[in-house]
Amino acid sequence: MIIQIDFNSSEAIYMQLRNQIIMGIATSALQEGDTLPSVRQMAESIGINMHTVNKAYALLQDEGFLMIGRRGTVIVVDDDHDRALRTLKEDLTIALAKASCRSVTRDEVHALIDEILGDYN
Amino acid sequence: MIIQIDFNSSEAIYMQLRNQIIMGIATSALQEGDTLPSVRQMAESIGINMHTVNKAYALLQDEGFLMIGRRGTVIVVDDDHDRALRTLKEDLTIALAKASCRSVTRDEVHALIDEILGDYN
DNA sequence: AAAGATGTTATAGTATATGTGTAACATTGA
DNA sequence: TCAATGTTACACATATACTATAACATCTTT
Repeated sequence: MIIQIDFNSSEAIYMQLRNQIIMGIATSALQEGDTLPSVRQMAESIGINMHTVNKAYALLQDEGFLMIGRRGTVIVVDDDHDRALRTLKEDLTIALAKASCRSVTRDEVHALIDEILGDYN
Repeated sequence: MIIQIDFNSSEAIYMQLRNQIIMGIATSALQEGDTLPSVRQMAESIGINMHTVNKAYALLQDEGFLMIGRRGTVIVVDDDHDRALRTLKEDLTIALAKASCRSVTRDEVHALIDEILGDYN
């Protein structure tokens, strides 16, 4: 799993790391049961502080994407389907409002969804 | 246009204000040509500082939802369709990755899209 | 002409968020 | 025993968010 951090980005480092791990799971680069490097190893390999990695891991655990134990940090995706749908709806609300203001059609959104989802699995 | 700010939220006040104005446009509570209260009036009416309102207005202008002039702040939605689609794709990427990890199906996403879009226009 | 409202800019202060550095602890595995 | 693990605790620096006050030029209204 290759992590690439943009230190000039306004996006927080721990968020960039979180997002890339989520993308890794979505694209099957990371699979259920796979282990992530320890916080110290990951921090070393990408040149950031241990605590920053810890923050990303803790967030991913809260969000239900992995389990942190002393035997390692393992990808375990939570299967709470209702939670997934609720989270998705929250994430989509403003994004779709912006698009709707600008006359993006229902069909265009559906096409874009299919295009993006095609990159996953 | 009634604005409701949650001061206990972790979301920045200027972002809550921005989002509610976008939602107002999406639901036609605000229409093209409508004017928003001046930064001082808006700040007064919701009990926050002038600069916080100014930040939200400036952001909305950058994003192409209104025009700020000395005659007032007017709703003018930018019609750059490509920009709208590019922004939407960026907004959807991580949200859909999270959903995809959790086995949310293509059809479920489409249904959710239709449900949300139904509240707009 | 005078007064008031507008957006804008400047300065300053406080609080929170982010990232780093160092250290220590208990637990686990080699 | 030794090394690596997650975790916690400080401390420090910087950036962001919000507030407060003031001033400015421009415009509208009186």
